[in-house]
Amino acid sequence: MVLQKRLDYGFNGYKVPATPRATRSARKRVPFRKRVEDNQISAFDLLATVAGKLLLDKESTPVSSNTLIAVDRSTVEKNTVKEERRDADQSLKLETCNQDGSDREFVVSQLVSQANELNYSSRESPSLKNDSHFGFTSVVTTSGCSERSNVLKLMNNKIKNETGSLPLKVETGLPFMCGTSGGRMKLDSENKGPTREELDRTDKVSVREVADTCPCPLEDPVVLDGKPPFLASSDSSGKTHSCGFNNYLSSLPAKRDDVNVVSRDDDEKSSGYTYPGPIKKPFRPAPLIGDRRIKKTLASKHTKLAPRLKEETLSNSDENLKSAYCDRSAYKRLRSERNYPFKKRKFLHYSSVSNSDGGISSEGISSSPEQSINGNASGVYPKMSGVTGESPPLADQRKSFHSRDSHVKFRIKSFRVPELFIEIPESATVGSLKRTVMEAVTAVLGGGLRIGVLFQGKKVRDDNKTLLQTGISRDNQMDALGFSLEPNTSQTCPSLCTGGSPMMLPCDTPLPLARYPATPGLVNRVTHDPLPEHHMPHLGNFVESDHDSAPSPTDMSFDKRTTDSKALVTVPAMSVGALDVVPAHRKSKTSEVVQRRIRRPFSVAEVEALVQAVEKLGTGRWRDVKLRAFDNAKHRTYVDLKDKWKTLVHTARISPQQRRGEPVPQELLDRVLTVHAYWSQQQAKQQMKQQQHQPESCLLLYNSTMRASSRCDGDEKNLC
DNA sequence: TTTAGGG
DNA sequence: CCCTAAA
Repeated sequence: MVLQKRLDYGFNGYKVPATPRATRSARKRVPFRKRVEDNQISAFDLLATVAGKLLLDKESTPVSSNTLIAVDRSTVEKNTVKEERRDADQSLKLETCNQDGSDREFVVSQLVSQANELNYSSRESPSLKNDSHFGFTSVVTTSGCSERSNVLKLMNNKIKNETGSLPLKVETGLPFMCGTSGGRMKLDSENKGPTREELDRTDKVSVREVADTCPCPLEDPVVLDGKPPFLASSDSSGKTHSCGFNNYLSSLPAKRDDVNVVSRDDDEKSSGYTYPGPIKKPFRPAPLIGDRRIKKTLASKHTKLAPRLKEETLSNSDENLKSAYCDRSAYKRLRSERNYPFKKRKFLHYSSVSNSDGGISSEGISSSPEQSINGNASGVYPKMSGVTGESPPLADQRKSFHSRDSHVKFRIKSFRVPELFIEIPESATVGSLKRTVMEAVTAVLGGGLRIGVLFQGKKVRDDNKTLLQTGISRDNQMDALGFSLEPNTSQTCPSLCTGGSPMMLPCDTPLPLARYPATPGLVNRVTHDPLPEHHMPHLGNFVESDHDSAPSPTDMSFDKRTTDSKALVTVPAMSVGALDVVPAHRKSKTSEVVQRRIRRPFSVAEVEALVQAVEKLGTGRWRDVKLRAFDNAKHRTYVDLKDKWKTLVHTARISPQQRRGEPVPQELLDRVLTVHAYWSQQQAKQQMKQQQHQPESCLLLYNSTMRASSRCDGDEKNLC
C-alpha cells in the first residue's frame, strides 16, 4: 500500500522532483482520476517485479483460435499444469500460444465429440476442472446471444455437409442460446423473433436451419448429466436437444485456450466447471482486480456498443450484463482491430469467439486477435468471410494457415529491473532511502524503458532477426532466453515502431499507455504514432511556449519517453489490465479531456525572482507577484507561484538532507523564511487591528504575533 | 478571477 | 501540480 501510494505520487510527478514526468494522460476530472492513477500504478508495480525468467514453450497445439473446439485432452492437461504454475507465482506472465498450421480442419462431428469429451473429462477429473472451466466459463461470459448463434450458424455450414440435419425446433434452441438462465426463459422467448430475424438477415443462415442441424451426439447422456439440473428442467420441451445444443455451444469457445489467450487464473478460477445454461451467474462471481478494470472499461465502451448489441440480441433489460460482456470482448477486438475496416455486426460476432476471458491478455501476443478471429472464424465459416469482405475464401485461408510460421510460446514470469545505483548519506532516514529508491525506479520506469532480449547469455541486439534465425524458437534453448527492462537511451525506437520484433506487440496494436505519457507539446514530435486518431482532441491546445522559462531537465527526456512507452506497456498489458482503463477515459465522449500540465521545476533564478517579488509585495498578492516577476512566463500562474512559495517555505524548514530536486541556495531559503515570517506577522497584525474591539480573540492574536516576530526579530527590522 | 489550502 | 471552496 505504502509503495503504491508513493508510486502514485511519483508518477504524478508532483512530489518526486527528481523524476520528471513528461505528461499525464487526459482524464476526467473527478473520481476517475484516482482510479486511473491507481491502475497505472499497478502496472508499474508489476513491471517492477524483480528477477525473473522466461519460459519458452513450444507447443503444437492446434491453432484454431477460432476453430474453437479442437482442444484435445492432452492440451487440456497441459493447460492445467500451466494453470497451477500460474497459481504458484503471481508475477507477471506473458504467454503466447503456439499456433501450428496443423489440425486446422475440423469436421464438425469431430469437434462435437471432442467437446463432449471435454465436458465429460472436466466433470470426471478434478485436476482438469480448473482448466476446463477456464474454457467454458469464458464461453459463458463473453459469448452473447449473437455470438453464439453466430457460432451456431457457422457450425451449421459444416454440419450440413457432415451429418445432414436433425430435427430440432427453433423454439427450443433459441431460448437457450440467448437465455441466461431458466428464469429468463420467458423473456428470451419473446425476443427470439427479432433475434432470429437479425440472424437471418445478417448471415443468411436461418436460425431454423441452424437448429435443425443440431448434431446428434449432443444427446449423449453423459453430456446431459454434466449439465446442471435446473438448466435441463428449465426447458420443458425438447429439452434434450436444446441441452445438447447448449453444451455444444458452450464447448465452442473453450477453444479459446488455443487462441493463446492468457487469462489470469484468478479471473475465472472461481467458477469451476461451468455449464452453458446459467450464463449470467458464473460470469464474475468475485470480481477481482482484473475484472474491475474491465468493468471500468466497459462502462464507457458499453454505451457505444450496447445499442447495437441489443439490437442483435435481446431487448431484455437484463441483457445489460450480458451485453456488457459482449462489449468486453468486442472492446478488445476493437482495440486491436480498429485499423481495419469492419462491419459492426460482424465485428461483434467475431469478438466473442476468441475472447472470452476478461484479460487483456491476448492482445500483443503473437497470435493476435486479428489472426485468430479473423482468420479462423472466417476460414472455417465462409459465410462470415463473405460478409466481412476481408477474409479470403476458405481455401485461401487454409492455405495461409499452413504457410504461417509456427509460433513460439513465451511466458515472462517477471522482469528484472535495471540495476540502480543509489547514494545516500548515512544520516538519511529509512524513509528517505525508500523514497530515493522509489524515485530511481520511477525515473527508470517512467523515463523510458526498452526490452532487452538475452539469449544464451548474450544480448540480442538485432531486432530484425527472426526468432528462428536467432535460435530462440528452438525448444532446447528455452532456458537461454531472458528478457530485461532496460533504461532507454536511444532517441529513436528501432524496430518496435517500424516493424516490431516478434516479441513485442505489433505496432498497430493500440496500446493504451502507448501515448499515455505523451506530453501535449510532445505529441507533435511523435511522428511515427500509428494511431493518430486516438490522440486526445485537445492536445494541441496545450502546447505551451515557454521560451521564457529556464529549460528543465524534464524537457530533455521527452522523446525517449514517448518512443519507448510502447515497450513499456507491452509487457504489463498482459496481466495487469489496469492500463486498459486508460483508453476508456481518454476517449470519454461525455466530457472534455484535461491534460495535466507538465511539471516544470522552478529554477533557482525563478525562485530568486519569486522571493524578491514576495519580499516586496508580500504573500497573498499572488496575482501581483505574477505580474511583477513572471508576467511573461505564461506557464507560471499565480497559483503556481503561490504553490511554489508554499513549498519553498516548507523546504526552508526541513533539513537539507530531506530536500530533493534542484538544490535551492540556502541564502534564498533563509530569505524565504524571513519574508514569510514577516508577512505572516503583518497579516496577523492586520487581523488584530480589524478585530481589536473583540477582546476574546485579542489575546490569541497577540500571542501568535509575538511568536512569529520573536523568531526572526532582526530580519524583520531590516525589512521594515 | 483570485486566494487559500488541502490533496 | 491539481482541485475547490470562498471571497
